[in-house]
Amino acid sequence: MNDKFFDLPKEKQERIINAGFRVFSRNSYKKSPVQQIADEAGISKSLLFFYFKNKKELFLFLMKKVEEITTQALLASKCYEASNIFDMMYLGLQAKVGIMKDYPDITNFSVKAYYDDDPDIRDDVRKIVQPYTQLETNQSIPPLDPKDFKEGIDLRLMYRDMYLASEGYIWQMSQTGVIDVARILQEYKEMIDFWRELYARKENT
Amino acid sequence: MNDKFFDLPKEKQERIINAGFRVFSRNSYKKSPVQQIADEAGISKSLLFFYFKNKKELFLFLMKKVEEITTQALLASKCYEASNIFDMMYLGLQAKVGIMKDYPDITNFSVKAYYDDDPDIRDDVRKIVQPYTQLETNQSIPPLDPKDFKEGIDLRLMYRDMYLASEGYIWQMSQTGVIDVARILQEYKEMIDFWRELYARKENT
DNA sequence: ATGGTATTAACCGATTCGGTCAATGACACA
DNA sequence: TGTGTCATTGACCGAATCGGTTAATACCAT
Repeated sequence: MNDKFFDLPKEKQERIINAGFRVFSRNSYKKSPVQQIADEAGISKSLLFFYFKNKKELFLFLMKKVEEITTQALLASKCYEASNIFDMMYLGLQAKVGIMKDYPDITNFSVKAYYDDDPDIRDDVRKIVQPYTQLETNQSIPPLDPKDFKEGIDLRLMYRDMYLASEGYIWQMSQTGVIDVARILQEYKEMIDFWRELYARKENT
Repeated sequence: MNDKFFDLPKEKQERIINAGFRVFSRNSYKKSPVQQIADEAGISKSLLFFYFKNKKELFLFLMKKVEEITTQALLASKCYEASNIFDMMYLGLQAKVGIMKDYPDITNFSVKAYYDDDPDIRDDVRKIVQPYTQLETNQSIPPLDPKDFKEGIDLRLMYRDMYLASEGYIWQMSQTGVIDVARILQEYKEMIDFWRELYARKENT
């Protein structure tokens, strides 16, 4: 790709990136016209081909951009340093909501790209996604110390409950399109506090 | 449309319907080729145009089919007659899983169709979906009697928790594609029993 | 004016699309 | 075997769309 892309004003770069996320998230790779990306970015198709030598390069650039954005945001959120599972989940979702405010279609884009089996891109996508797959805040249960929680709670099911509800949250958000960060975070905080009250052991010395 | 479609063996009808769900769920209406639907259904494009006079008619037929399938399945599940919220949610999800076994792409299809704003179909889609939108097992909280649940539980948040987790469940399912009904229902039953233990008042006379 | 850079309109060959239609296959009955 | 009926298809069409190129233009500092 042409490095002059990075000399563009940040705002224009992001307009192009978001246009790419948006168009590629609505159709498969093959069925996503470069022309439409250019239109939504407010530039000409020729200019897009000036910065990216072809459609594939643009697509893979966006793919890598997803990885960069998410890893950086999760790191900055300090969710990995949280002292308990509730803060951890809140910070994690806070980071994701922040991302989706700046890049509303990034979630749908990455899901779509991941499952696209077009031979033109399939292998390259796998290669980019692979190291990133394991790291992600995942369905795998983090280490939980039973003495932090009320007695008799099945920690496996507790975590599954919270994990699935969070996924449901993000999914709803990615569908409706409207992302009111403040409202969403306040609602999610209610949810987290509800869980904390429900699950956490209080009489902690 | 040509009524002879309904004279076809049920299995062939369903093959065509599922092919339609699948193709239309992966791309927008405009970008979904009729040829591909015919291929996945194992028939010729000409035959598809024999049963449906054009692409739009086929699409709207599928749209109505979604409504028919879901309302009928939810009714048959008797989830509306359940005596408590836990049974109700279980029966509801059981019905949806059953649907997704027979029609793996129906969820993604209906979501995609709902948000497709192609002027060729937009208005007709709204017209079909409208009466169906209100009925659906929704985010709106069903009437819950506080004396059925443990004291101090915020019923609004309790329901939101369960609702979102269920949505998360369905979303995960619709993505992975593999639908192992038995395993999923057993896992969900675990989840429901966990909630019942957590939320329901036990010392019921 | 001049020179360099960012940006575009116009264009191209190839492909794909929705839709049509004449031809073929399958099967029943004579 | 001949014939009629009906389901099904291959081949085709004009129009539209696609990715990508290129020569020309707009912009701006000197």
